[in-house]
Amino acid sequence: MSDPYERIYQLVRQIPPGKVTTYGQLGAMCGIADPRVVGEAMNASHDVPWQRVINSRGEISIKGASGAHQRELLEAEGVEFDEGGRVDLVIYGWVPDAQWLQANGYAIPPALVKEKKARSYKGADTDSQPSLF
DNA sequence: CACCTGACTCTAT
DNA sequence: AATAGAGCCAGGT
Repeated sequence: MSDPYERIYQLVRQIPPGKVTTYGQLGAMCGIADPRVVGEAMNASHDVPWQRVINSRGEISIKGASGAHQRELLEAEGVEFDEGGRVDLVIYGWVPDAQWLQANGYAIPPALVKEKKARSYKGADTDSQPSLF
């Protein structure tokens, strides 16, 4: 699998319904430094659950109608948005299986949890976040 | 080949 | 909380 995009797609397919991850984390696991590239990969694909990829603040990054569509798809999977249109990554953030990642040649994200407190969720207890490792 | 654009993210105001 | 700037890199023009 030399095509970098294909590596991203393979990873995105691992995200279960009702869960989300971020461009940055996806890139980190694939060894792609620029999250923008991941965004572009999503933009180019039509056969992966692209709706489960959002930005590090838990918001949908797509502007326009497609963004609204993405939210609908996620809500249909049970993902909830707050008043600010944000998803609580602590609750809905996908925690990839470390063994699977390693077995498939992906890097282990140094801090999955960093996205967690990334941007405040009122009431979120940052001391009891699930750790990836 | 040069330049622009962006489904990004951090840090610093 | 909102805004700005830098870093980032593949694609399109």
